[in-house]
Formats: sequence, C-alpha cells, structure tokens
Amino acid sequence: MESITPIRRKVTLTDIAASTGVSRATVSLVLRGSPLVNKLTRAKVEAELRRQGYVYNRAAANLRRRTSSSIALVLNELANPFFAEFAAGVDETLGAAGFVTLLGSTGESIEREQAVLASLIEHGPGGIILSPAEGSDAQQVLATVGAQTPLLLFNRELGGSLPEFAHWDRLMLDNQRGARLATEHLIAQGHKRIAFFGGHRDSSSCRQRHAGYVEAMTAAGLTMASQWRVETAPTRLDAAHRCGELFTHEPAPTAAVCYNDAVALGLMLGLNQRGLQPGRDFAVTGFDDVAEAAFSTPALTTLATGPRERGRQAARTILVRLREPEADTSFIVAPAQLVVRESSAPPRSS
Amino acid sequence: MESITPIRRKVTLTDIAASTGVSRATVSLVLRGSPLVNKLTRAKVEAELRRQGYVYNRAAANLRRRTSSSIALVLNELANPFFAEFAAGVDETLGAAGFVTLLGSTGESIEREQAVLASLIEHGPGGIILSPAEGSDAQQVLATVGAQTPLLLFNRELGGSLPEFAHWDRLMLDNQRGARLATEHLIAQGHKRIAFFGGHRDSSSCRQRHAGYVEAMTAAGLTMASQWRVETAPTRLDAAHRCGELFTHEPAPTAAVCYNDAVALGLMLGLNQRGLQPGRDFAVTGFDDVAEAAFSTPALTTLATGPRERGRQAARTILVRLREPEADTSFIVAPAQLVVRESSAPPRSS
DNA sequence: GCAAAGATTTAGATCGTTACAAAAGCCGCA
DNA sequence: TGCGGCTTTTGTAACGATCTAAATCTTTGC
Repeated sequence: MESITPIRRKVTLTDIAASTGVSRATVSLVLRGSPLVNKLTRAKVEAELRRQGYVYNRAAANLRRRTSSSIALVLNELANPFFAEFAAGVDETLGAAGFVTLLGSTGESIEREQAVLASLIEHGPGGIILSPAEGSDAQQVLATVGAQTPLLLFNRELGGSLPEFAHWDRLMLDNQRGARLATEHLIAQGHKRIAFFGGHRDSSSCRQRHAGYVEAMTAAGLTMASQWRVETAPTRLDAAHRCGELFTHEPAPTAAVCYNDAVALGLMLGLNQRGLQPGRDFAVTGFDDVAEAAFSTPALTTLATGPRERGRQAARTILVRLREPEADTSFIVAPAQLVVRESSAPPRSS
Repeated sequence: MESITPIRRKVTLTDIAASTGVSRATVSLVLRGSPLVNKLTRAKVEAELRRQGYVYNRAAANLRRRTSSSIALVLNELANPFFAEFAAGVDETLGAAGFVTLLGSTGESIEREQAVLASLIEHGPGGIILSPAEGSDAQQVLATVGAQTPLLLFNRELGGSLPEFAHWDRLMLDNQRGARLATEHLIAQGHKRIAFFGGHRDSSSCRQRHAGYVEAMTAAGLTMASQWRVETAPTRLDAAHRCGELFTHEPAPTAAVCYNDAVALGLMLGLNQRGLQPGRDFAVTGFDDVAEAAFSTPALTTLATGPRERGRQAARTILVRLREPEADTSFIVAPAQLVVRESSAPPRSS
C-alpha cells in the first residue's frame, strides 16, 4: 500500500522503467532525447516521467560520465556591488550554458579562501573563477585546488609564482591605463597640481592605478609632491576624514585622481565640509562607475569597468577552457572606459 | 610508465587502497575519521592521501548516502546590494555548516525563475532559499521543485495558494510596521501633510509599506490626498523625474514616506532641482538603509533591515528544517529598525 | 521463405563512495 | 589447545545514472 502523504522517496529511472515495462537503458535514452528510441516507446516513457514527477539526478549522471555541470565562483567580497554585478553576469552566462554556479565568499580573508576552495573542490566543479583575497598566494591555491581543475583568475594577480604546468587563465582590469586616462583628462582640463588620493599601498589594484597616474604625470612633465599621495581605507568614511591631508602644504593640489568611487565620493564629502565645492573649486575622478556616481552632486567623472559584462566574459572564458583544456592560456586585460561628468571641471584660476 | 605531465586523472579511494595495501572500506573509514581503524593503519593511509593529493568526491558520497551538501539560493535580483548582502550572509552560514551555495539569479523574470529552479533541482540541493520574482506563483514553483525539497521563501509571498502539504518556511520583512514607524516619526516631527512616494502598486512590498503608511496616518486622524501617492519605478532616476507630481495641487505635502532608499535619494535630487532643500524644506524617509543613506546630504532617515543578518537567519532556518523535516513550518517577520538622520526634520513653518 | 540489414531494446559493468554483515587477528584464560 | 570476546579489516551490494556490446525485433531483397 502506498503512502498517503505526497512525501515519498525520489522517483528514479528504475521506477519509470518498471512501470512502463522497458529497461533502464531505454528510459535513459529517452531522457537524453536519443533518436534511437521508437516514437511510441518515447511517448509512453515521457508520459510516465511526467506522471510520476521524475527529476533528473545530474550528480549521478556526472559521476558516471566523469563530467561536471558546475563552476565555482569564489569572490573576495560579494557584498561589494561591483562583485555582485560580476556574479550576476557570471551566473547569467553559466546558466544559459546549462551550468550551475557554486558560490563562495571569502570576506577578503586568506584563511577563509583556503577553506572555501577546499570545500568547493570536493563538489567537483568543472572550473573555478577566483577573485582572490588580498595577499593570496599561488602555491597555496594550487595546493588546495590541484592542477586538474581549470581556474580563471579575476581582478587580482596571485602572490608568488605559479608553476607553468598550471595553465590558469586571467581576466584583469586595465587599472593602470584607466588611471592614466583619468589623469590625462585632468591634465587636459588644465590642472597641473594633481594628487593621487585613497587606497592602500599593499593592494595591487591601487599600485597599478597609481602607476598609471605617475605615467601620465611624468609624460606631461608634471611633478608630484609626496604629500599628494594620501592613503586611506577604500571607504567613503575614511576618505572624508583624510581630505584635509591634501591641504597641509602650499601650494595645494587643484585636483585628485581617486583610487575608486567610494573614495572619490568620500573626498567630495570632505571637500564640502571644508567649504570647497567639488567640481568647481577642486576636480575629482573616481574608478568603477558605481550606480551612485551618476547621481552624486556633482556627478562623478570615473572609469567604467562593466562588471556585469566582465562576469559574462569570465564565464565564457572558463567554458571555452572546459572544451579545450589544452588551448593556450588566455590573458585578457579589459579596458576601463572614461566617463566624463561634472566633477572634473577645469581649475578655477584658468 | 607514468605520464610526465602533472595532469592525470583524479585519484580515488581505490588508488589509495591499492597503494597502501588495505581495502577501500578501510580508507573510507579513515576519511571519515572513524575510531574503528588502527592508529598505524590510519597514519599510513593519511600519509598516502596527502602524497597522492587525494580529493574527496562529495557527489559520489552524497549519491550513496542519499544526502545533500548544498542549498540552492535563488534571488530575483542579485545585483541589488540588498540581495548581495543577503547572499553573503547566506553563504557565510552555509559555508560554516559545511554546505555549499548553488546560486541562481532570475533577473525578476518568472520564466527564468522556472528555468533556474528546474536546473538547480536537478543538482539535488538539500533545500532552497527563494526570493521570488514579482508575480511568481505557488503552484508553478511547487510543480517544478516538487514537495520533497524544503523551501524557504524570503522577502516576498508567492501568488496563489500553496497546498498545505508543502510546508514551506517563510522569512519576511516587516514592511508594514517599518513604514508605519517612519510615518509616525514624521508625524511626531510635526508633519501633517505626508505623501507616500514611489514604488509600483503591483509590488507586494510596496503595498505593505503603503498599508503601514495608511495605518499611521489614519491612527493620527490625518487625511491623505490622492495626489500624494505617486508611483514610480524603484529607481533613483524615475523618482527624481516624478518629484514634481507632489506639488501639482495646493496645499502641497511637507514630507514624504518613500518606498525605498533609491526612491528617496532620487526624490531628494528632484527636490534640489526645484530649489527645495531636503531635510529643511521637505522631509524624506527611505527604506533599506543602503550604504549610501548615511552619506547623502542630508543623511537619510530610513529603515534598516539588516540584509546580512537576514541571510544568516535564512540559512540557519533552512538548516534546521533539514534536520527536522517534519517540524512546524516557521514564519518569521523580521523587524525593520528606524534609523533617524537628518532628512526628516520638522516642517519649516512649525 | 530466408538471410542480411536496419531499427530498437537491453543486460551488465561501471563511476567513487558508503553500509552491512561477516571474517580475521589477537588476547587472555580455562 | 580451544574458545569466547575484543579490535580491525574487508567483500559485496548498493546509490542513480550511462556506456558498451550484444540481443532482439522488423524490414527488405531476392
């Protein structure tokens, strides 16, 4: 006698085979839409599949076929809108390809990164998309994920050297060129005393952006005073606090290239508090083009990186790698696009 | 002769058993830390596990044990910072419990929600956390996920009635009470003509928030003019555009309870453009307490919902359900906390 | 009417792990 | 020596799918 409640054990291939009177193999063929099976048999089996509410067990199939239908996505900070957009892009593309996203958030901690990777790898993802925590090391990552599983590095390089047999793809943002564009734009606007504001020196993206700034300044023959480089936490609050450090020595800068939008918005806040109107008395540029940048007053000139499109791109890249494990490793540097708004007006004096 | 490249097929239990000269069963016991195995054997096996770089195949184990070590997380809009925070909270708690998060983002489309759920369910998650797309229907969801897999509904109710045998947990925000608190706060500040601004009438959270507003107004004996309810897309831009609609009839309102923070920030933008200074000439409240709320000028009075903590809570709830499938279904309504800042000053006249 | 060719179907092994019950080893003690 | 009572170890059958090769069943050609 059958249970009355709708809660019963999962229905499998074998159940369907039994109640249609065909073999498991045939049901399996039907499931996969094989042209081998007879029309009538197919119809009969499909009816039974629906009737019993069969759901495919992809894990079992993957085990047998030695394939995978998932990709692990490990992010250093999911709560950050930039990465949230990125994740949405990844999931969108993976989903369309029939893959499922295994999520892992490390909260910028190397220990958690190790733990998360170790846990995810046990679920046998076909590949890994990793935006490493600051200070994460190639050897360590390799030790926990092994050389079997393709890995795509996003946003940051790993510390240490990675063995060349581990061909890992990389997708980076062109931080240096982006910051150079911003700096060149400020220079073209007529600014001569330009600061580099915010970020931590030990962050690789900060170093790259600073390098771009230096490049543009040097090329233009402009000098950089040491007090024009101010380090901050990459947050609005800390940036607002440290605004004053730009104005301790005369002559003060008339513009600042900021590490990112959060810092830029914080700086604008700090400027307001000092009675300076950003965009008129002092020019500011950001990096990232967060949603808010377009709506701040003044609207923020910044560099758009297209996080959602980067996510799609990362997903596409890793999917290609699954099909072509031995293809050359790719190294994509995605351009950052300068979006000129109101915060980067010419200096007042000119 | 062994392959020279480090790329070789995955090492399994059987490999370890063969090269240590014990049975697969024993290796399995070692892996699971069983007290049955002899110290020396354990040491020998563990050494070999490390030497060969063995990684546990959880999918195979789950198949055999008929268990699951994953939870599906399906969100209507991952790119929204609120849900990104929520996802981070979910993943944090699931990860700590040894579970992995299967991510799915539906982009507020019912069709994609169906597709995503259908795909995820094939991977056999132990449970599902679902923040449904607007207009999603209980029958449909039930049809694709079945009654076997526990489901926790977050943020929104489903349309249609769900069969009582599907005991689905629910975790909702107290939208109504939150909006009531905001309205009461404005009333306490001395406002009498208060509008409800933004959001779509067919969104359930908007309806609930509006209900809270009506409740407070009615309780205070205040009247509500019909032109004081303005519908907008839940975006800053549209909100800024529609600001004028509040001022078409005299007497105009002196304050507005906004559907959410994005709308409130947009409204403040619109007010500025009309020469009204929000927080002085016109009071505004939001909902969500996004990061920006604390930094806008004026800082936004709003309702904090603690998305990250909600994520943790959702994860805890579904984990409990996995252990106790037959326990009573839970229905949690998380309170929203009023955060008073500068945007909700008393009216100028008083 | 019968064999060869083609169309369908299927038994049985297998993927990497765990559960079960039974088998070894080992020890002390009668 | 033999036997109960430990501690360890292990063969074998699952889990739910797929693959392979072979077995059926139909046609078709002559």
